[in-house]
Amino acid sequence: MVTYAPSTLEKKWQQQWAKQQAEAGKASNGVEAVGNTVKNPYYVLEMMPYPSGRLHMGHARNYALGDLIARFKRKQGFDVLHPPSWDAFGLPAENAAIKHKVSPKVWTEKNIAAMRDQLKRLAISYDWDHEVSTCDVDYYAQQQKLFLALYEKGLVYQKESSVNWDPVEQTVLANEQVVDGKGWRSGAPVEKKKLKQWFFKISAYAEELLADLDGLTEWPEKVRTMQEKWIGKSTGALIQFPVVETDQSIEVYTTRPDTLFGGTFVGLSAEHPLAMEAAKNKADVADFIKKCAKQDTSQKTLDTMEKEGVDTGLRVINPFSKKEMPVYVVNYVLMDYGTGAVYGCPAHDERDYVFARKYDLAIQPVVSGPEGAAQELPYVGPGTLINSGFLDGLSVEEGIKTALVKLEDLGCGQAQTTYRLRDWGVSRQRYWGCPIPMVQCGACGVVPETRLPVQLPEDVVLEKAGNPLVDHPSWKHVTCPKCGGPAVRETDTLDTFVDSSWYFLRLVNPKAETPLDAAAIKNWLPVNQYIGGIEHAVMHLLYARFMTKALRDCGLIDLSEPFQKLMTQGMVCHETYRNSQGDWLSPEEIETVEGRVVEKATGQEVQVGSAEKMSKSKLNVVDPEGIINAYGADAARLFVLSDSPPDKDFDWTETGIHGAWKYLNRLWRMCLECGSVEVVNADTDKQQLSAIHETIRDVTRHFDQFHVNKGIARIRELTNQLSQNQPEISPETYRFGCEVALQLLFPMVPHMTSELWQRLGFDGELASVSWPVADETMIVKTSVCYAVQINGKVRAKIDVDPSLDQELLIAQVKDHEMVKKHLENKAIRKTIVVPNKVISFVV
RNA sequence: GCCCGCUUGGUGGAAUUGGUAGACACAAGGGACUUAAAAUCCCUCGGCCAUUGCGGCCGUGCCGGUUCGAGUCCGGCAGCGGGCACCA
Repeated sequence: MVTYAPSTLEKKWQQQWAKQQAEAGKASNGVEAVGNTVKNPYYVLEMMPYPSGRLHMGHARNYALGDLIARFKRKQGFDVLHPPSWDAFGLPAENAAIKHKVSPKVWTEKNIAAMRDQLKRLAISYDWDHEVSTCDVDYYAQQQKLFLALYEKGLVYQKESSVNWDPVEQTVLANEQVVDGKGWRSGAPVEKKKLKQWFFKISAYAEELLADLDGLTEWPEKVRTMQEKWIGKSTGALIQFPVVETDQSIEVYTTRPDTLFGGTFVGLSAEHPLAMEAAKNKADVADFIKKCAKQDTSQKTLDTMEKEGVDTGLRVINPFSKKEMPVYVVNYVLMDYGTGAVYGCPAHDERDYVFARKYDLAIQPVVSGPEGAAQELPYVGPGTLINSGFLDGLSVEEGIKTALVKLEDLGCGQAQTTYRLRDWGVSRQRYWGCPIPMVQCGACGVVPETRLPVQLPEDVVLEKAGNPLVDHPSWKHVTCPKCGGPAVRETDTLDTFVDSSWYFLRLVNPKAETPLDAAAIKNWLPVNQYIGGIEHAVMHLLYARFMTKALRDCGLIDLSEPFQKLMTQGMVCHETYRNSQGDWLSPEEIETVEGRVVEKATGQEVQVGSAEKMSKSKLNVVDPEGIINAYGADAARLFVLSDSPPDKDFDWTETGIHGAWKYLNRLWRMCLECGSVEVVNADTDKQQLSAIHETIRDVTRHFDQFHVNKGIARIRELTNQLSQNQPEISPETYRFGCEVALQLLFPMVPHMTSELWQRLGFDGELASVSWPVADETMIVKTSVCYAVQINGKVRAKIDVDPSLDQELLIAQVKDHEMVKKHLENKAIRKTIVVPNKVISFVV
């Protein structure tokens, strides 16, 4: 018999598919090339990857999953669009450019070429003629047009906003480039710097983004919850506190106006106008404000740092208690949120409590928890209001309503709905991104650049500090599109999240002259199945939803939600290795000798760490290349799909891939040797046929629900049964079983199943055979197993005829020896029958 | 710190709506075949006790609750992971 040789076999099929695509204008696996309008569209898309250089197993899993769906849906008769794309702008290219002295463009394009080859070796059935790379001018020129459309619509504006500034490198740092408050390369303490930056008005869509979450029924619940919390709708009150001895007031927003009687101080952001004013007269306030400027801008830092403040000397009047409250400048309130000021109620807020204890401020309890509940401060639970004048005795909820009415009566507060969601800052002071098509003209001010595209210059110096676009000798100097006078280009580029917030619209017709082909979009969108990492649950997915709605309101598309069904997959992990010096070792540098794991080079024992997310720093990355060479793409694909559910993390193990390899070999032999039949047992044959149809039904259902690992387990059960029953079933049934197994495995294992299909004598390709449909009438059950419980404990398992009626069933069960023994001398108080599952006696 | 998840044998994981915990695999151990190894095939495989066979007790991160019955529902706790607005 011919042995299974994946290397030659996979090459043969890949060449054949590539030839078909080239000759007949077909997609990579014998399917018609997709047009802009089709009858039965199905759009499957994986989140666009960053082209880091090499595919790793995490990518392989992502694409194998997408490809499974693409092939499965094609076989079910859909016209499938499955386009590849590259999220090609971004920081890593600039870092690589500095480190290796290559241009970001060359580095990125080389990476894309390498990864494209690897995807082809994995036989991912992409529509390569739809490929898009965000750093191609063809793509970002279209994005510039969209930017202008949003600008015209009033959804783009400029405002001052803080960035992390590295005073040594004279450059803006990303949050990940700030380590312990210092620049990662310079080590200099990071400062906050105010810059005028571009923003998208996502806050205008807060309500719609929130409301439409309800319609996303095919998204994971957890993703919808995370977005809901991120948008953070709250209803509360704006309260004006009059400042003593002035005609000014400080406005704060709170969701708890009911606790206003417990309010004992006001906290101002260091950037609040009144704080700035106070700094003029008080040196300690000025110093404190300076100190606040030296912290990075991340939320995590804000929440976890020591809460500090300085008394401004200002006093405000509490409108309810009429008491004077001190005003502090504090380091935990940001000017960008709300009004840049809060009032502190130490008795009922964790953060205010800590702050009040530290500065010895008054703590006034105003909520009493229910009887028996712990009353330790700060108390944040429900309860009854106390020490609160006209609010006394009310519940927290009633108190909020009553306090609001009173505030409005007093003329010092109003009800207000607010959102946590902030406008999307899209300015980046970096080279490797999409230029923002705006110019600054001395005469006309800010003017949209209509002479598109604004192309990135290639002759830039990246090693120098600062943004190369600012330092470029000529690039930024242009004429004003409006008056023709001298003007200066915007040197900020767009956040790469902008690139990925509309690519799914472009991909349906990436060569269109307008950014968006409305007809093609109408035909294909929404994306039927979107697949990507859970780490994108909020930001990318929210930006994409916003952009879709914004472009709709610009009149460019007729679509409100881009992704119908979302699948979030887990990470790929691998165990880690360290030698006695504590250096990380890669999986290739170690081997197992007599049960001990040792370093190949030295023979010394290696410390094996737990499986962690594959990362370059820990060297626990497995490149699919070696795996494909050793076992073939089919085995690699099968393994990454077979063991864990797609939405969970996945541990890569050497032994695991070996198991997939062994299974493919077994299947190969099974299909090629139909074997001799000794005695055909009609009953067994019938049961086997039933099992085949049951498998078709179950696998189809599992794949539909993305339970790929369960589907594969069912296929393995089928082939296990077939080979076990082979001596007793007819050759026709055996062969039918093998054919079904090949059809079901095709989406994961396309090369080998295609080859075997051909070797079984079929003329056409397996790729063009429809997905099998289970014949329910063939599924027969001859017996059903009941578990018998007595007082909740399983005491026996009994096989019975499924057609047996309940009375006879109970009688038969009671007659069972074990059951008799346990029921002896006991009165049955209750009998519960769960059809086809359990009979429970309570005695 | 805040938000969202996750936790089942030595390992990855199964277990429609609360109804037989451990499907399907991996690893390990034993056996067959072989001069030998690999490959292949067969058997065992949660723990403890009993063992001639039948069986019994415990067990789904920890503590408690609801129920005839809880991996699944509720309350509390711990550990791990993701996100936190300039990594993508």
